[in-house]
Amino acid sequence: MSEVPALRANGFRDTWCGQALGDRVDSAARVAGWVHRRRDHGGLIFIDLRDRTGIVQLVFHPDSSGASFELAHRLRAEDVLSASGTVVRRSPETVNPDLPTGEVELAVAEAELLADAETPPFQVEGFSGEVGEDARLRHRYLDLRRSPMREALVLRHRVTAAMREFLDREGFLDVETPVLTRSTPEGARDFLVPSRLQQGSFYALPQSPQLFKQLLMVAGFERYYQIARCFRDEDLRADRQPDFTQLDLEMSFVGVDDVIELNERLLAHVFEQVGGPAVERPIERLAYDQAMSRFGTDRPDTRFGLELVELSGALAGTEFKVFSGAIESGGAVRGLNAGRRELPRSELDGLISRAQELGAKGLVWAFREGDGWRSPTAKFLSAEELAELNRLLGAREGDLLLLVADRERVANAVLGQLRVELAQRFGLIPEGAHSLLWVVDWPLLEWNDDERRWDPLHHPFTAPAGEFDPENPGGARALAYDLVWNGQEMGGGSIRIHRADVQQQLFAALGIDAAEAEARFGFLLEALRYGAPPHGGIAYGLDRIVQRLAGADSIRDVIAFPKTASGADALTGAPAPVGEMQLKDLGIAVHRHGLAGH
RNA sequence: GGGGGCGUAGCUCAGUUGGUUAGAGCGCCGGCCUGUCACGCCGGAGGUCGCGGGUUCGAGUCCCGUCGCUCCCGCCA
Repeated sequence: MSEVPALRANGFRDTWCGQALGDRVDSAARVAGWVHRRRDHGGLIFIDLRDRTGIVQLVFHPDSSGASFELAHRLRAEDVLSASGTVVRRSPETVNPDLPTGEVELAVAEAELLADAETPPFQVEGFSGEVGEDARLRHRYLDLRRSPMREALVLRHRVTAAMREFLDREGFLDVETPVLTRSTPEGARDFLVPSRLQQGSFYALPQSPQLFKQLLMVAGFERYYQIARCFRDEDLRADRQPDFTQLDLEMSFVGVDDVIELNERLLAHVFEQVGGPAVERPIERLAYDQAMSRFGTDRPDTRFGLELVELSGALAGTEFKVFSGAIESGGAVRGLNAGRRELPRSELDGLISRAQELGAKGLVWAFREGDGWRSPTAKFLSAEELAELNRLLGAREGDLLLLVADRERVANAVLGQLRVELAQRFGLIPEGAHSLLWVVDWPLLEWNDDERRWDPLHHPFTAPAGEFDPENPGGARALAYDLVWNGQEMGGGSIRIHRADVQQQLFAALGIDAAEAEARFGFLLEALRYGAPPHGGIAYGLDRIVQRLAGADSIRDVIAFPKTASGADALTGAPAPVGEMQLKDLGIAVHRHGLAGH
């Protein structure tokens, strides 16, 4: 924790426990907090008292502490105490160098028990290993007393404070947008809220404030931001919660470079304020196509090599049906060189399983041996093919080579993911390294084979680069950009469509006909007809940014009250059944086997 | 929806091939202790082995089901 906030003295305390107090030696002080630890020597009792700022040692003497000596004997962990006495400099041999306040202690004259505490279900400042997450979440208010959680939430505050400070200085206005709204279709499932006044109709909780911030641009606010709670009813992950927080911002009269330039300064400021990694400006930009071909993903981690290699050309005439089949059906053979590794057969089999789990039909592994391969696949390939593959992959003796033959998209996705997992496993990521980059030049649309239609890669309000050609939707590029930090997407944004006719063209390309567009987005199309400025912006996953800055494994560790993997709040028990009366008010009928509308 | 891991004392975990009375550390309770700071020493309490069923002479251990937590795939920026 950095600074100790100013404190106005009252009957409970006149200073913080974490204050060094060197300037108050021999004078009176009063502190309040929780009993962190008690060391009862019979004739002398030490209490470590903890508040938000830190710990100070209280000393109770039988002679000078009066009745409070008896009280100190009865104190237990997490009791709440106010104590007054004299600040005393410790003798040199009793100084505790591990404690910021370790040169002094409070010789207690009087103490008052403000609240006693039951024995906590886990040690608040334990030292015997990590506590299970169940227990922590069920008693989150105790978990939050522990320093890692407290520090994480302090960091989170400092991040948002730095964001607000920067954006305020740059002329951004913090405007709130509704939580009860109509769904903005970004692909995810909506959380729905039944309307009592219009029974049978539902609000949706926002997946993002996307449309409202565009309307604010039409309204002439020019620069908007909001630290906005967003909701998506999808399965959880270590980096995904059903409700989460975005830093959302939007600007008018800007192009891609303007938005990126401002955001680079924003990031540099925030990271600098909280002691994050230095941001070198300009931040590297990587084209989407490059990201996919070199790293197999749209969020590459460039802290290490193991780049993917295109091998189809070398295998054009191969006899090996796994390879030739993939190439002939329009797919590709791609590979990576994992370096010189000794892996037992069982682990190679594990790689194959993982590749299959990720969607590949299989995985070819090989070790370069002489001019050829040691591999079950070697016998299917000619000496020329093996030599060429070795050359393309830069294989040296003993190097482990991994190849996937599939549709290009699958081959990329599988090898891209294996690349990351292998780097972690082999320790290829340099300590302290970080990779921050923009992925730019995105395709505007991608073909959805299941639904036989074009889907937006970002969302349907993203502006195309140049004129949109409805005859060639797949060729359109988007004025979009994602910020990727160490292989994780931290934020994404775009320049938006600000012309109603272009927006209508896009809806049409997405298979949304005029009537449906009018029904769902009529308010947006209408707004765009009343003088919409060119505009664009970005949204960051605040939880992810703080997680990364905190070095936490999960965004749950930087959220005060997160949900468990089943979407439950272990503390309050949400979601929970509600009474019949409540449902009746909403016009939701209760049937024996559950709920139904009417 | 699917796959993996885990579930034993308040917490973290051990528990052999299925075998007698289920253990450890921390915490908790009691006693002693005037310089500790992970205080120390002595003693003690504490268990529906997640839950339900099955196999067996016998189940913490094996089988089936189920619930919870977690990681991953699908899904989701």
